[in-house]
Amino acid sequence: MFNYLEEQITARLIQLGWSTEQLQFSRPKKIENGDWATNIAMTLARALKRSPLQIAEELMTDIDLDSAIVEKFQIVKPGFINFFQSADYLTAQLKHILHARENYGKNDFGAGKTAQVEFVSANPTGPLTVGHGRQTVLGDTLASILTWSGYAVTREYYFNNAGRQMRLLGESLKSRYLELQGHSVVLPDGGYEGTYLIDVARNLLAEQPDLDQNSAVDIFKDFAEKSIFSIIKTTLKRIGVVHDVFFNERSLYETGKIDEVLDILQKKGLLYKKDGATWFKTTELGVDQDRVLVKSSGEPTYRLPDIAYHREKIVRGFDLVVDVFGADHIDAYPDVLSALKVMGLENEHIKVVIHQFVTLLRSGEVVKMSTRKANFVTLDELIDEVGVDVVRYFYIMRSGSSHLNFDLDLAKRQTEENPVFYLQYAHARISSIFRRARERGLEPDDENADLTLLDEEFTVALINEALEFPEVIDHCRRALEIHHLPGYLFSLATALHKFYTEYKVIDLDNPELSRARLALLKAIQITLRNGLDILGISAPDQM
RNA sequence: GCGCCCGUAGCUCAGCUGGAUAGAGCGCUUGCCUCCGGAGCAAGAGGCCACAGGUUCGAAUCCUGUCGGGCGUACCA
Repeated sequence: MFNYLEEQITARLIQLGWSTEQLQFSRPKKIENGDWATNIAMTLARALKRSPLQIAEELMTDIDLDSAIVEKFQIVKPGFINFFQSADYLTAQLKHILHARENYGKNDFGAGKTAQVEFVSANPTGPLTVGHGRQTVLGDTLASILTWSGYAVTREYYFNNAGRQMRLLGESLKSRYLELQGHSVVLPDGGYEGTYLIDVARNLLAEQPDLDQNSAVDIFKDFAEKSIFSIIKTTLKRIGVVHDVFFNERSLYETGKIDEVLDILQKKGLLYKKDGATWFKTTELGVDQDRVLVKSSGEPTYRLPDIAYHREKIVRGFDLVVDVFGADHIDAYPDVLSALKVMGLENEHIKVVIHQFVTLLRSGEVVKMSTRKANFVTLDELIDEVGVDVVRYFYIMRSGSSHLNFDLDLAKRQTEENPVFYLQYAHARISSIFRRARERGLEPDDENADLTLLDEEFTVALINEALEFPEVIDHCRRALEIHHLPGYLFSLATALHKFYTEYKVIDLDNPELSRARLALLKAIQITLRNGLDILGISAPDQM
């Protein structure tokens, strides 16, 4: 309907010689204001120097709208033009849902295009924490939205298994290992204190009992990396996340990509040496201070491989690149993007999604988390407590740009009244009605149901709610924000529950109406299930 | 100091590119199960949308400033 109105009104505007630039439609909040509305008469008022009402009148005279789609329109006080959809349109759309089934809500915006979503990207120094969880679910769901928008999506995990932190990890493991052998040792300064390393050390001791004080740190480092990565991957799998590519930073060195970046920047005259380090003249790119790319020790800072990695993303030819970062990366990505730009690379298709941190509350108090200090709560522990469905929903129900208060006690205690169960209950309730209908000999028959019978108030409201699903998907894709989807599903469930309390679906005295309502419920269930599917939350038939 | 995010009901938060009487959940008060699952529905109380200016037909939304809170501002990642 939206597309149709846009076409028709645009044509009429052109006919009158008026600008189409500001044409937009919205769904009015109040049902008495119709199904779609435009404010074009008001936005044109200034340029045309006429009153909005006059403009609306002239615009809408002699316009010929298809009565199969638009039942009527109204011109209202300040200058809105409100459109009311026809009953035929409603039933046609309902049929569309029933036919589209598991594809309902998909669109072809990204058809033939590729997208890459980089998320999690935690280095293998410890198990994923509650903090990582937000990014994990955010990135995965975003990737699903892109898939539903037609893109061929690559989920990617970028990691670094070299450098100071990893060496520290190796040393920490070595201490734990020697400790198990009965030596009294102290953890290295700033080392990893987490008890998970004791388990890792135990495994290493079982596999290689002959290591000692003189064994190379690398042996421990490699074992730690392997073990911890296995822990991380198990957690990811558990929460329903599968990455297509694990990109090792080291490969950028091995293939000479790091040096290539340095060469290019050198030729552009953007590098200089100071105090034995190589500096990047970011001040010339509008940043307040220059940044170090290669430390005086010869080791690069994280910025250099980041630039090289993003250069690779461009070279690999993705049409859309989405980086999901925590707020602590806020300062790094402008440097990366501007570096790409000075290297002559197009970076408009790289979108950075920054999410704010998760504040973990335990007994009403803020828990400060640090992987090194080991006073963190792991994602696994959280899943143990409340389950995958609740965890996933909790992480994406809020906008990524606002801080998320994760109240552990509440999450554990409140499972009974959690919004997740509200959604799942709506789905299960429909399944239950289907079971009941079959018991009574009413076999759902979408094809032959007379959908024109569905004209009561709350029924129409429910159908309209379901019709918004594709718009919500589109909105999520445009904004790269997914919290609209759980919010939408919640109101869809509300409309369903309201419908349920208002009307009886199974009525053996009125099989025609029953069949129509069963078809409607089928469409609602399809919509709910598709939405939950995107969120990675199960849609149970009974609870 | 500078950069980014946030400030909306008692609490946690929605409010899409400016639109019509600012919404939801939780909590509180009160109704609704002889009937398809009450993990539900309905009603009520509760708001100077942090503050002050500006832009315009119209601002919670855009701009400027102020005040609060968070995260950065490393030769850590």
